[in-house]
Amino acid sequence: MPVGTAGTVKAVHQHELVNDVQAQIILGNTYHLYLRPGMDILQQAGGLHRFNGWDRPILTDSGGYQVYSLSNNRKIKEEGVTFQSHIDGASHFFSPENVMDIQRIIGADIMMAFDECTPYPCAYDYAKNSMGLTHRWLERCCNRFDATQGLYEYEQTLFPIVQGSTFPDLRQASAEFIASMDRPANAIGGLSVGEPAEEMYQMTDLVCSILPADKPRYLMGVGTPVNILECIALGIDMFDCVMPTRNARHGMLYTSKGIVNIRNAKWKDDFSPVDEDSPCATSRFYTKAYLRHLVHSSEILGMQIGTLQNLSFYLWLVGEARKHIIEGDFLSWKNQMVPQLEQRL
RNA sequence: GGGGGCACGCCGGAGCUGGAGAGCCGGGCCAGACUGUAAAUCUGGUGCGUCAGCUGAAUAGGUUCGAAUCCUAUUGCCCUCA
Repeated sequence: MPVGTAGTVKAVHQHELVNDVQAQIILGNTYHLYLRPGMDILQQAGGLHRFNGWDRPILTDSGGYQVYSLSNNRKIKEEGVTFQSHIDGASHFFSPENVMDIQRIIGADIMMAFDECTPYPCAYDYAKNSMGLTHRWLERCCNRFDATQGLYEYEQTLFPIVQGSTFPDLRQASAEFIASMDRPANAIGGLSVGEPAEEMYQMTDLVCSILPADKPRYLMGVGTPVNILECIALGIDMFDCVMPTRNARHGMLYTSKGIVNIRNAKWKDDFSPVDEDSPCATSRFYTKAYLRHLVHSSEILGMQIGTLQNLSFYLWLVGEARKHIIEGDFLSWKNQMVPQLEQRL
């Protein structure tokens, strides 16, 4: 579906909706499960539980993204991937099997398959071979997962991951293979790695047309507020991304009126709230001028306030998306929101 | 009062046995980037200009083909002795 044009909102409508948008901090990294239509499906499947009194699920990634992001420090083989630590040079071996074991130990409600996230651009042959490897690793992940049990008093869920770079035939083949594994939910990886947004949307659209509509679809690594709304329209139920937190630390704030670079001189004497419409009391309390001062002073509090702003905004945004899905006017709402969200303030 | 040292651009530092520089390093400042997090990170810019150039190393002289650099005086600051 072309960006910003009307279309049908796909499978998300078919899901019943859960109450709370979920976010959980795991091992120092923040994972955000923004939109949860469909999470009830997970609960029905026995995949979502309370963990040690926490009322939010834990999601752990497998290290597949590090195969991509730490490409200078690793070697890929059929058996698995050897990483060299940037801290002490020690080597660490990740395999589909030990990654399942690790995620069992952590106790994540949602465990991710071990895959290779291909870079962009990517040669066709490389993407094809890599996809084959990811599929073989997936079978090994499933075998290990199915042969083991959770270490705690609840079940865990394994999400397989579609790859295939930006090649439609590979994406189709991968989506079909992933769907055939018949897991409670499915993930789409290998996108938002530098390709144009339009290409990301095309691949998402294609894959969503193949992954079953009655199971949550999780688009890994996406994205900007606009990306999220566009991909919800394509049928995505779950997202995670570093953008709200990393960009907050770097002074970029997302608000319902647009994007603010709080470092900019224009906010020096602006004593209006960081985001007067924010559901987050912190963002309504502190002023732009003060937040800018904190950031310029390298006060860690500036990063904290920015992070609260962005996370609360993202959660608000998907909460609104869910409301409008329920009310049946998601697309018109989305098309009205997108220009605002893109605006630089 | 004696002795010693220092002085440039928003700030600090270095360069100073003569071969300039609108230069170097760091900071600040002004912008930009960031998409399944190694990274509170990275990148660019930061005298004036009508884009030809112009001004410029505390101030004023001197030596020299040539001075940020050497000499003299002045001003200001720092250290030290009394």
